[in-house]
Amino acid sequence: MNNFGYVLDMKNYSIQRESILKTVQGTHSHPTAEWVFSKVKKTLPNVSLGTVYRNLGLLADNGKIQAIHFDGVIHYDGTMENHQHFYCIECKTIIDIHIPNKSFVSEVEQKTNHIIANSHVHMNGICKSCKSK
Amino acid sequence: MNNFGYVLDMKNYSIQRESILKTVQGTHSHPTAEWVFSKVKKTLPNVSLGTVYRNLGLLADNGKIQAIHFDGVIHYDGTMENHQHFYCIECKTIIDIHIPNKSFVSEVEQKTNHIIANSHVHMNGICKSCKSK
DNA sequence: TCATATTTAGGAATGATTCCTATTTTTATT
DNA sequence: AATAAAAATAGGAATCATTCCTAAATATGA
Repeated sequence: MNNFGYVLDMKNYSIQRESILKTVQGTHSHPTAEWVFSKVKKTLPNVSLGTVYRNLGLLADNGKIQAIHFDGVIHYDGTMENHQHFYCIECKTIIDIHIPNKSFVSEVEQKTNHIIANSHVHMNGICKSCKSK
Repeated sequence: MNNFGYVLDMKNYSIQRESILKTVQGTHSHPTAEWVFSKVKKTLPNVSLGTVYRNLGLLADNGKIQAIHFDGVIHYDGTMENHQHFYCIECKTIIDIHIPNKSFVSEVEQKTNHIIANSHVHMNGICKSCKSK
């Protein structure tokens, strides 16, 4: 058993995968594959973009990181705890919102009879600091 | 003034634009540009895909329809009233949820001091009818 | 009808992501 | 430590949704 406890297709350890995981976990900036690629390249200059994409996908599939789609681009998030996102249309920043939306989700489950596996609130607007300018 | 009351770049009437708007407004299936294209082509065989994309974008910018990003693909929604979306991972259907999430939004606004212009809840799970199989 | 502004058709270009394959690395076994 | 099988990688080609470009067509207002 490797030190990640991988399942499914992630059977072997690789330094690339470890670096990609650590890079996503080490930021709150909701990076794209391209950004992760540029970071990982600093310690592993020969890493390929395809490897970054493949591993980000695998890590998300295996519940190690989250994939969030923003305007047609995949962003990754190392925080697995359920939380929401606010996008500032002014400074183009994605801000984490750690406020639960549980009552809404259970209201929907109750009224619709669908099973909700996961949910995500995506908010757009003007952030606190842009507002005060 | 044309019969749509367009603003911004939508200055002139065109039969293509009208057909595209009516097509989106005439379904609850959250269509993609490609789907709208195939529908519009039935009455306007020479319509081009670029025209469909351009008009869907303009109509969304002008508040006539909504653009929703699902897994990196833009879907359009003719219902402008605020509502949420549930995606069934079994039958791959997008289902409208007409339950307001207002209290959550105002809680976030109050606690964070951001201005929330709009918000959207994206839920994934298994729908009622798939559940009962 | 005329002059101007707007829109279109058609196709090329873009950009994020996925796919392909020969080579390299990891792992399990001896 | 040597070896064979399995898994992962590098590098680049392919894909696919979307945007951009331009000459021709259409709509508008006078």
